Amino acid sequence: MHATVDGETLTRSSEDYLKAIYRLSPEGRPASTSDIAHLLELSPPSVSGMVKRLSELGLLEHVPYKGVQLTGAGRRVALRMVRRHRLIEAYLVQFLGYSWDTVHVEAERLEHAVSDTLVERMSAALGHPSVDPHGDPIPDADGSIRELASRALADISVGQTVEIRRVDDSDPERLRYLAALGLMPGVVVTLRDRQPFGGPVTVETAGVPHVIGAELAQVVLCAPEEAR
Amino acid sequence: MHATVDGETLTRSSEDYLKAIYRLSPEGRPASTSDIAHLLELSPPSVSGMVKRLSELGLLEHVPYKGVQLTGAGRRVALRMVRRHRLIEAYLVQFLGYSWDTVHVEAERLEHAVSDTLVERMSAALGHPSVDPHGDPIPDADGSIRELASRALADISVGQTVEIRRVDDSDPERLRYLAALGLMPGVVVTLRDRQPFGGPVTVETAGVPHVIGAELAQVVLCAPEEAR
DNA sequence: CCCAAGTATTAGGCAGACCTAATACTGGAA
DNA sequence: TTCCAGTATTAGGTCTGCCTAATACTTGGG
Repeated sequence: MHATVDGETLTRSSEDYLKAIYRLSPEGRPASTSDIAHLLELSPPSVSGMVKRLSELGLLEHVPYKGVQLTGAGRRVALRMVRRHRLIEAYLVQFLGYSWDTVHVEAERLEHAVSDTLVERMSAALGHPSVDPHGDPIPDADGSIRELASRALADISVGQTVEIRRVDDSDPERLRYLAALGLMPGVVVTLRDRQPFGGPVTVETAGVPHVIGAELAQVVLCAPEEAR
Repeated sequence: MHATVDGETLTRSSEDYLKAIYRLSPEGRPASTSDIAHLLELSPPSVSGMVKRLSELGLLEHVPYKGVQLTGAGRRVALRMVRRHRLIEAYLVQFLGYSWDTVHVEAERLEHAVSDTLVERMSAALGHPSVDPHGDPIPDADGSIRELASRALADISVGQTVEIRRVDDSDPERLRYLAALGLMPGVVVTLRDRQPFGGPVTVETAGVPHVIGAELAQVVLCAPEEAR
């Protein structure tokens, strides 16, 4: 079922808005109407309208012409959706042969349809994982989430050996490319070279060197091998 | 994704209507507005309205004041939904610990959200089953469905031994009761006694006799052990 | 053969969720 | 400080999908 507020069922759309606003306000800073519109591929007036409805439901606070912030209740719903999304992704990859570049689209629809029971059973079948296939942390059922500290591959010193922890999942094409190179969470890489002025970096994994552009190196997040 | 007609996506509601009409017209006999309304728990005018839209899409034929029949396209959509529903049920029971009385509700929402790809992967994971946990046949991906011949437990002769093939899944309470008695598809039972005038029947399974009412015996369908 | 009961449809409304066009605000540059 | 560019909101419209109330069929019994 959908999330509820005072026993009222939220629509798929509402859930998507709350998730989008959560994504756009990492530190609780207000999100702008047009950013939301852009992310959800809707017109700004549509967003204004929905924002009004959602703030009447107490899910967010809206200061006209200023921006939108989630309330506690709104953030709970958003985190619930994030949890669902990431667990579904993990489940589909683990048990149904999905690749990490195709799983996002499927999860995007399923997250609105699964029950809490199903989500928890998938979590149990996976052994209650803490991250999804892209390394994104999965919030607890109670809504707590732990972002793990990491640095972009682009910022690692030459010679250092690190473990890939997380990869931006917004572009399937990019994910496919990274998978082909074997650059995915859990893989240990050593930085062999970095060209100046935003030039390419050379990383070595399993003895094989790969040269990747600076832009790509920016979305591959790493941490020292030991920390977990 | 949802079923499409000429590239147009059908809504969840449309899919539910088509499935309901399929259920209500076993031999292609027209279904009445009020039967549809009753099954979907909607008002008759709502049904009239939707019927109009769906017949404009070429999914069904409507003779006002007479009834509604699926077209070929409409039946294809309906069978696709039935396939999804039953495969989802089978998957959830097999892999995620669902019981056959709780699985229906979950499948009812998921059937609108899963992609064809996911359905086929679930089918493959199950070894392409031909029936769901209640013994209902699963249509092929191409839309062909084979109803297996069976007789109600209420109509078996005393002394005969048969295999349970299928159980009506519309009442979770009843399913739970039958499961408690061990009366489920695949189980072999021998009819020991039947009281006249719609009285109870006594069946024996694994050496244990159970007395069940005539109404219940009517929805438990059986076939000779060998046929499959 | 006509009428009442039952069933179906039309009329008219409402909420959600979207759109485009028009208007209102805000903040920075001249 | 005024104006303009950009951003946000309001106005007004559409479509889906539901509702209730009113009207129109159909049909079996008298």
